[in-house]
Amino acid sequence: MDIRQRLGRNLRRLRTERGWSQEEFADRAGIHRTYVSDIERGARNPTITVVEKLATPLGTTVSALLS
Amino acid sequence: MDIRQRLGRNLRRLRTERGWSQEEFADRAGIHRTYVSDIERGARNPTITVVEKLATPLGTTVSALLS
DNA sequence: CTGTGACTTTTAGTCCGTC
DNA sequence: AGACGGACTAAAAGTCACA
Repeated sequence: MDIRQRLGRNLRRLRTERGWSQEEFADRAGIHRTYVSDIERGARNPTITVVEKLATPLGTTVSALLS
Repeated sequence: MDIRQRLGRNLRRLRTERGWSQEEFADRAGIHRTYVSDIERGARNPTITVVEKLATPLGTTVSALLS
């Protein structure tokens, strides 16, 4: 499966597990809410620094998000 | 340590372990020679699809490169 | 063989909305 | 609550000449 889709699925799963909306999570991660939506749908190709920003508020690792 | 520097160090280590020059590796990865140089020095912030291109010829994973 | 500055094209990433 | 579009700015992708 495409790495962007793997990231999207992992992100959505971990975010919803925490009961956060996309907007609430975006604020915690310091990125824009529409960008979170795009990433979860596998429609974007983020940089490694963005993936790190996603991992931090989730308390997970970059590797876990991309696996 | 910065994720870009971790990627750079891991990439350089794995590449040299295989006895490849930057140029030879770049050809295998389908990436430009100077771009590989930049990544190894932590001077770039690549996207996840680029990291995937790096991992493939090394026979390793994106996670390993970013860890 | 590798580093680096300069460069153009492409896309990452933001912000405004509407459905 | 989230999908999605348009327009925009910042930065990545990708290449080259030369040290």
